[in-house]
Amino acid sequence: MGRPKPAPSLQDSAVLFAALGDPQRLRLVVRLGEHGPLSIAKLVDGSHVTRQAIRKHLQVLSSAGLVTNLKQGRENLWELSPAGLLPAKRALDVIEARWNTSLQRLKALVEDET
Amino acid sequence: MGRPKPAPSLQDSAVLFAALGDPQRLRLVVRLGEHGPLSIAKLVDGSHVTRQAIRKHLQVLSSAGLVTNLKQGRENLWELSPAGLLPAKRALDVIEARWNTSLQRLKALVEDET
DNA sequence: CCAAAGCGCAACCATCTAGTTGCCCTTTTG
DNA sequence: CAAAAGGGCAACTAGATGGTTGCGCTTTGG
Repeated sequence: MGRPKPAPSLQDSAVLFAALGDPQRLRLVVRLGEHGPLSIAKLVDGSHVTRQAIRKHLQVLSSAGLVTNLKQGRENLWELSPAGLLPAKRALDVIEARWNTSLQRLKALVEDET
Repeated sequence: MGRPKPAPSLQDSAVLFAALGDPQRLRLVVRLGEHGPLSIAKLVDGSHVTRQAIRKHLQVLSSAGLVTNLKQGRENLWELSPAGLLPAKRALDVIEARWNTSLQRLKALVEDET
């Protein structure tokens, strides 16, 4: 247990955010979140793009660690990966933490000059 | 007070995430967070790209509502906008909420079959 | 068994985008 | 005042990206 923790670099976070930075993919994430594991076919109707387009988006989401797939016979079910958005949230927290620190420095400065 | 609230659609979130979805921009955000308001010139050294590249990235970040700029004489200072990452965090929360709901449904199902 | 459902792979296309260079304008400063 | 600092605007380029079509493979079901 307690493996060292890869300490997610900004690069990784960028990949994550980039994956979320497309309306189509965002829609896929939402749909998968709401209606559980879905096959590509199911995802296609309800979306006005091709099966291949959907597939590519799923690949991107998969590379970002946001979804996983499970082949079942002729179907390939996709679902949100359990760890999911946590890395993204953590990245935002890290950035925001430094942010707030600097804002406090600024505030302190201002109040100092009163 | 209490303006209706535009209810940020997925589209808006996509723009936000897309803005964060680039390593260079992410670095800019971090630097601005750590070292307060900075001019483009300051941002340029410390980054191995052109002034114009930096400028474009700042435009993107600005369009996403992540940074604001303040012209001061011949300098143009950029800083993280106070509201900042909040919309992004909220978007993640919204998505994750539905996610967890579906995970609970799943869990309930599994436990039901025990 | 064979047609249809469900996908994967590959090639291709148009557009977006990150980055560059060149030019010119304004503000500071020696 | 003239040089230098800081930066905006425009045009351009190479590569990434979202999307498509075509083909062939496996699994399912009547």
